[in-house]
Amino acid sequence: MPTQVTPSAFIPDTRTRILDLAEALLLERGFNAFSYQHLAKELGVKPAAIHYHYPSKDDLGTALVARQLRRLRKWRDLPRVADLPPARQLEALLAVYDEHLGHDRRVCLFGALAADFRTLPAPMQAELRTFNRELTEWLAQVLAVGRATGTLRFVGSPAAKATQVLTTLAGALQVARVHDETPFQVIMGQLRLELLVG
Amino acid sequence: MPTQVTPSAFIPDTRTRILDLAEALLLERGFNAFSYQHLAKELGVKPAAIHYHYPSKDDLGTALVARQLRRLRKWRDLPRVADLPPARQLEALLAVYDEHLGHDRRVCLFGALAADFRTLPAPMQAELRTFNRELTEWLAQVLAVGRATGTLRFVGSPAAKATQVLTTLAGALQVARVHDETPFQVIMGQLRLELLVG
DNA sequence: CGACTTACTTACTAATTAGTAAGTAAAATC
DNA sequence: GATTTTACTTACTAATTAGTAAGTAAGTCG
Repeated sequence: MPTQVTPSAFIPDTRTRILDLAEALLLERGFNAFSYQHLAKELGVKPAAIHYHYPSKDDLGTALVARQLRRLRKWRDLPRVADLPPARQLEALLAVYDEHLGHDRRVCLFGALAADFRTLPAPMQAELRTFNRELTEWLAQVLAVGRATGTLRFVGSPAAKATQVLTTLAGALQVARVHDETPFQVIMGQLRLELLVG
Repeated sequence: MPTQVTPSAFIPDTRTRILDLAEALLLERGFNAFSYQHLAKELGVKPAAIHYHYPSKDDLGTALVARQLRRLRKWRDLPRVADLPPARQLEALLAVYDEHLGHDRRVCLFGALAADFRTLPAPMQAELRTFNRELTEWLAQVLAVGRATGTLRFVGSPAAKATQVLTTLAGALQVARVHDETPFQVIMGQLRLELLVG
């Protein structure tokens, strides 16, 4: 078993560096906007090294979405998130999208892949569906509790509102990409205005 | 000047057929998911014929967005749209997105291009920005009049609400692509529930 | 009729793509 | 210390890409 000693200046292994770079390029430029050659050049390795870790681009893409799904589950179950009151949980979610914006206006994973969805390998499609479903279920629960406890307000079912809000958030990052940060901030303000009580 | 006689079985000229096919492929599979070879094969011409009409893919893409902008302006100014009361104008807008859904779940132009925006040629970016800006301005006006006349309701500014609603609609078509028509219908229901009075 | 224009095709190039097969140096394991 | 495994590199292929240049047949026009 190889021992992962964490050095003070932590440099992840190549496998992770590939995934990190691919993710950055995916969220900044789109899935078809990078090749194994791009990744290799930027990482200072040969393209075949990428194929060694991720035999095909399908494998790489699937690993990318799978990791994001793991992150979602981890984040959602974090005490500092799970133990928050609903309104704060919603704020925590909005903060994640704010981070994306701050990170060179990256879109979210969903927004990056939705348009090209039909060209994606089946396992990647499946992972993305699961990701979106679990996130929506989580938000629906947050909204339900928030309305029951009087800290959040909305009409309609929590599930419907959750679907709508997440769709809006994904779209908001796309609009920021096309214009500037203004419409994103406008949409965030509108969501807060509508959802938060008082 | 060549006379365009409209035959009973109207077949557009090659120039238009290229644009139509490119648009269909763009909205169904994404901008990078088709090549001049694909277009040529499906149209029964050689790739160079496409280059004759649209020298580069950038030209083709720009023509695509430019046409959509012309369509928006035409639609918006149509008597059967411009003369409607605000609530009906909103319904007319929603009907357009419904049509997209019915058309093999095509995303809207904005949703198709937003993720890859940074990889698009500058003229295409500019046209898309104008497209989105004009559509948002139109909807903001509709919402403003609708609220003033008591047929539409929302909190916040008409401009902010228009940005939010259009972003949600673009996103709704993407979600339909990833899952099925259900979340789209859910979101549409939610929007109607929130915006329409009575 | 003759010149010109339109709408192509044929034939090509140079670059890039994903992916493979074989070799290798170092590290881990027995 | 020998063997195996890990993490690559070198060298390659076959396919696809956007794009170009030159030729051509049919129609338009003065």
